[in-house]
Amino acid sequence: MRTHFCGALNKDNIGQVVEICGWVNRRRDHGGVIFLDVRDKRGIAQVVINPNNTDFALAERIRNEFVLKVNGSVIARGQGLTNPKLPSGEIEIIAQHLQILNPSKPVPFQIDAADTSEEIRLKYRYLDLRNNAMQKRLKVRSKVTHYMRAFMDKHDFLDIETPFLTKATPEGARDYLVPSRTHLGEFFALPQSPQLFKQLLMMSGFERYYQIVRCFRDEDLRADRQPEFTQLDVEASFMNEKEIMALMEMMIRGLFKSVVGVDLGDKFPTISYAQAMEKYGTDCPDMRIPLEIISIDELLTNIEFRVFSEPAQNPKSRVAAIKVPGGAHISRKQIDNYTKFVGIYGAKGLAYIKINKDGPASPILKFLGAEASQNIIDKVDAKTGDIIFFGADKVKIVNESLANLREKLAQDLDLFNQDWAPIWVVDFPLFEVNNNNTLNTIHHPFTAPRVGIDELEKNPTTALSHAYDLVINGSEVGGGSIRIHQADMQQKILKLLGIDETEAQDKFGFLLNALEYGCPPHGGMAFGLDRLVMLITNSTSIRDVIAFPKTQTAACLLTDAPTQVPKKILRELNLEVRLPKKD
RNA sequence: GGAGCGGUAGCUCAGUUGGUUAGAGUGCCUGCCUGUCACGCAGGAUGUCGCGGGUUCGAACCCCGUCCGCUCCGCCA
Repeated sequence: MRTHFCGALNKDNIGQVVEICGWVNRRRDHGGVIFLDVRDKRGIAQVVINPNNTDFALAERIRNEFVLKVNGSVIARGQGLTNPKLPSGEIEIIAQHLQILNPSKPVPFQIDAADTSEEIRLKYRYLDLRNNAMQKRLKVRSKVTHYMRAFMDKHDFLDIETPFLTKATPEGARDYLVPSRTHLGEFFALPQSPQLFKQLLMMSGFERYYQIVRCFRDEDLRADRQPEFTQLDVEASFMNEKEIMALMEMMIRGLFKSVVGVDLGDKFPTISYAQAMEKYGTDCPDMRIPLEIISIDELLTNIEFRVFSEPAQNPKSRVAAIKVPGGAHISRKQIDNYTKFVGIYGAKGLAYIKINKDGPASPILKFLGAEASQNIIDKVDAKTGDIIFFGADKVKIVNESLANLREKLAQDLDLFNQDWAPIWVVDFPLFEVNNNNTLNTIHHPFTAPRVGIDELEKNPTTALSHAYDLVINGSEVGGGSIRIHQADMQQKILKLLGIDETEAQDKFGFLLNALEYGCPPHGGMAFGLDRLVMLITNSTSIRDVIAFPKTQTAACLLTDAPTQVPKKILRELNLEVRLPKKD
């Protein structure tokens, strides 16, 4: 149907007779001569229709987004007529023959407009996807998945599909449910991840498995969270933590090099979970930011100022500081904004000390006293022109507010000192303690502890796990662990989680049974494909790297899903819809 | 469940202290135009001011409720 792509035409094609197909990006009708910018997946070329053309009358009817086939010869543009903004700007096509393959109604928004609201873009997603930025991002996504498949295949991993219609899991995120017609009153769940299936594949002896697979979690959405998202899911037998991490690191490094030409360096640094929480207040620190959180509890246990001394004395609380070099110029108004900002995370205030030329200045100086103030300034090594921010509260509140403040300060003051900063986070605790004193796994219930059963029994809360996360620029792009491969250990973990033997058999019986038939040591990792592509394409929203995403209320503006279904279909499933009463 | 921001022409937005006929740019339509590339010039058409109530002589504007979009908290093993 065509001989060339619009966007691929250049000086080399001068003199050739070509046939192109595409959409009218813009028309410029001069009455005598008509210019059409014709767009295909490769780009744009200018088509010229002269008044003596037999199809001139046809050309006058052409509007934006009409689909055309154009026959013509490629000529060099005259002097002063070139367009440096277009890769094809040195040439144009003198049309000989025009064909309208399909007209178009006036489109609701200009395809190349950058300011169309997201609501309109999502409603007409098929038009929005014609936009060059969206085309580019989805091309990157395709390149990423292609690289992953090639890498995994090269390293002897088998692509094996796992079920979408599967068993509801008691823990973790809310499941999406699918009613069963053949088992009335019973439901499938869509997988939150293929975790147990990939472990079973290890027990089946495949040794190396991967899958680029959709996962489903019925939780509230965020700028980087969709209810259905894609993972590169990986599992291997007879590989230890170090070996898996090294292989996955090789893949990520090669992927960045191959897809965007970025060199991530030879060896990613590693930080322990405890260190990450101490220095950055989060388990996914953005290492591009040269700011650290510094604990100052021990300087403040004996002062009068109870806002600081009480949390300093309480082991469940923390007093910590962030020093911002050169930050003393931050205005009172801006500090008020930051105070409001940390309030989101539960902080009751945001104390600060500015180091001015004439000495420290702060509303809390008189409460701290000269000695404590100086101790703090010495400890964080503050110089004239710096500002120190403080957090003093429960550990969780201090960590979350200062971690987020650190990132906000970096954005506002442009403190990033490198483009890419990958880091492995390791030595995660196995459990976290809930408010009601029950235990929750930090990774998932199948993660192997670093201790034996007896030690685990004695001190479950201090046990570390064989889990590891890969964080790039503060974004958790992947995580994994060595799994439990002994039935008794698996049973012990479930028990510690408050799942008794009956329930364990009911929910995980198939896994517990399988573990008893010669399960190899195994482990793996999963990467969030969407977040990885977000990073690589520098996108601020996960919706920008998904062709047909959901809105914040988990709806599709294009198809209008979800919708009610006919009563007849519900009857077949023996389901009845009861909406909450409204008063 | 909660906090914040937004919803006015096809699109992007303005709209003063509540005041009589709701605007701009762009797109669309018509006419003119042979070198533009966000073409230009002239003219024209286009409104459920998200929706429902209330206050008022009078509401795009104030109040209450509700829906939708975005960001965040909770939630996301």
